[in-house]
Amino acid sequence: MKRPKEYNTRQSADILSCVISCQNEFITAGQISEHLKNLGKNIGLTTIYRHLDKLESAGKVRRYVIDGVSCASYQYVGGSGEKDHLRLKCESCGGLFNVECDFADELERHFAADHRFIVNTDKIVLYGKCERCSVCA
Amino acid sequence: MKRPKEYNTRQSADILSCVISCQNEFITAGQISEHLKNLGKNIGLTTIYRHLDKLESAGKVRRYVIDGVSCASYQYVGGSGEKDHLRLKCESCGGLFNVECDFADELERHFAADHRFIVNTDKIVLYGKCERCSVCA
DNA sequence: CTAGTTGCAAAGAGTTTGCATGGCG
DNA sequence: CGCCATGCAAACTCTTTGCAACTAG
Repeated sequence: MKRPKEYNTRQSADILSCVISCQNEFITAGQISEHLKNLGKNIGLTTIYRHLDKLESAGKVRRYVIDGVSCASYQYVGGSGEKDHLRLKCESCGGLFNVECDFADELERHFAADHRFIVNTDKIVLYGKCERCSVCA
Repeated sequence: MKRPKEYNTRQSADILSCVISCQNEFITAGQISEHLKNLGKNIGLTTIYRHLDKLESAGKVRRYVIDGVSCASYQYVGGSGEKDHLRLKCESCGGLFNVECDFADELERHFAADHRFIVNTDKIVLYGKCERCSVCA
């Protein structure tokens, strides 16, 4: 139950600032690698994956497996107390949108009351068609 | 736009009856392979994937990418007109439950009205904690 | 016969692990 | 210095593709 102390390294700082700068975006390990490469900072993919795991355990980052995206997407959500977002994924254009919405609370209540299931609203991803795509369809 | 005619083969029949027999269950390509192997019917994984693709295009099967399951899950949903189900995935026990619920309609209305997003209710998967796990927690 | 089907082998894509080296504290 | 961190290469898992042999109609 004891956790090993962690060192502050160039890599851990770079990775953290990268995910923070992409807040409200979804980013993959590979994209982080490229972002950093563009800044002249080459960090091994292995290291990125390992730090994302740690950040996820620490609750600073969330990991999503999204249909239609071949690899895992990560999102920085700050340390805590972040306002819940719902994620909407457009199946036509591939866009991924965050919406803040009180409906999440309603949804949570419904499933708790009627289905005895405690929904983790942090992880909700809904699929469908965004405004632009439904107009052009 | 023309579709090639399809042959009826032993494999296509076996795969279809396998997914039908697992109705209301989620099953992976590998599991189908094992099920069939237990029946003395060895079918190449490649073939299974190809038929699942066809069945999905035909609307007979749905494909889900579920967090915590390393590979795609499939579910038979019949030809058409199936009642929508919501899927609830328990993050504690790993259980995956189908619930029939009118809340899906409400959800669809809300996002259409307030967010101009047409939710595909067929694909909803909610994560959280099932009754048993929240009691024992 | 002809065109769709099968399944092995191999390629791919994303992620994880092993291990020797590097660097924080 | 001890121990964690790093990153390359290799292993792994799931899925797709290439291709020659096969078979339903």
